[in-house]
Amino acid sequence: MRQAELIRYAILAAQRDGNLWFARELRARALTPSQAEVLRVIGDDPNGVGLVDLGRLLVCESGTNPSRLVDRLVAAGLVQRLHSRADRRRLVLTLTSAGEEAERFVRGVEARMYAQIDAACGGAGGESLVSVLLSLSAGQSAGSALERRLAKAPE
Amino acid sequence: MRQAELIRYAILAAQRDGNLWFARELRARALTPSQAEVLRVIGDDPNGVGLVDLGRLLVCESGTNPSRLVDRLVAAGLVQRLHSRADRRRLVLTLTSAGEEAERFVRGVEARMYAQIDAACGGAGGESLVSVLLSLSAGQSAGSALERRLAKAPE
DNA sequence: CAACACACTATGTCACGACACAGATTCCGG
DNA sequence: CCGGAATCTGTGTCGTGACATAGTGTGTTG
Repeated sequence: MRQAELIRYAILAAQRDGNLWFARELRARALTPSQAEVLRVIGDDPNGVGLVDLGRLLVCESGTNPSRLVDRLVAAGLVQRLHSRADRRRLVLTLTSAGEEAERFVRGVEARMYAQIDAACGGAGGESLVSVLLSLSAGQSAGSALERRLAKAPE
Repeated sequence: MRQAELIRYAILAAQRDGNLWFARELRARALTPSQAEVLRVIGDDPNGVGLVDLGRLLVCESGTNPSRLVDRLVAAGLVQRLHSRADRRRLVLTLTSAGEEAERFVRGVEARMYAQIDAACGGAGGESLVSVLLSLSAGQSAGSALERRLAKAPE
């Protein structure tokens, strides 16, 4: 198998197995990985975000807008959907107190995941790994979402 | 953003944008990335494979068995589903001639994708990238599927 | 102010992808 | 040989994830 093919499948395998682990950890609170990302993005912005803003910041979703993803979080009582007074087309999404509690749970699961990633990196090699991976998605849908996330939360 | 988190999202973004590109290229033949992987795995084994065998070799699917994935390829006339004479529980999946033609198309698209990956790697860094990524999925569902693929097609 | 381009959200459709379970067939211990 | 365990395929269900389109609200230009 040529190296590029191995890289392709290794990325796919790492993403899929990581997602499986994350999903199993989140199941205790009946959350999914995508829902967890939404909670984190909404929780990171104290002013609340609209659906298009949210879609532009989600790496897990390159489609138009995440209406239905948010629907389930609203139904679960974790997210509040308010119509903006200034622009009645816009929604403003904020976390409820149950949503803030769920976000803290997500942060805890993520911390365990990041410890595993640190261990796999073995201290070194992380920088070149990141630079190659970022160049693979640079300027594209998910890559741009990640760039916007980095611009909002630097360092 | 800490490095482990960046690695996590960079993997997700690379996988998603790569999959999007692949899906758009395959749309000309009404194929999806998962279907393309099935065609390649079946085509690589001249003896045909069963559903469980196929599932164990697919990186894109860690579930039980890919019945419905194969269903669509059979409906499209690309895969032939024969009941094994020796074990009537088992199926033997082989490509039809249209399936072989589709597999050649998939190979062509993959070749263009791998050229892009080679360019992004810039000649170096590929080996450490692969070793970190593989360690992230080692022994798990998708990682094991990839290991089995490598065992079948060495070098 | 009227018409029209534009922005934002919602929804219909299709194909995964994970989980659980059902039904058929083979294998194996006694 | 026989009955249960193991294996294999099929299916029901739910939540994405991508694409297309509809419908409502805004604002801009004449």
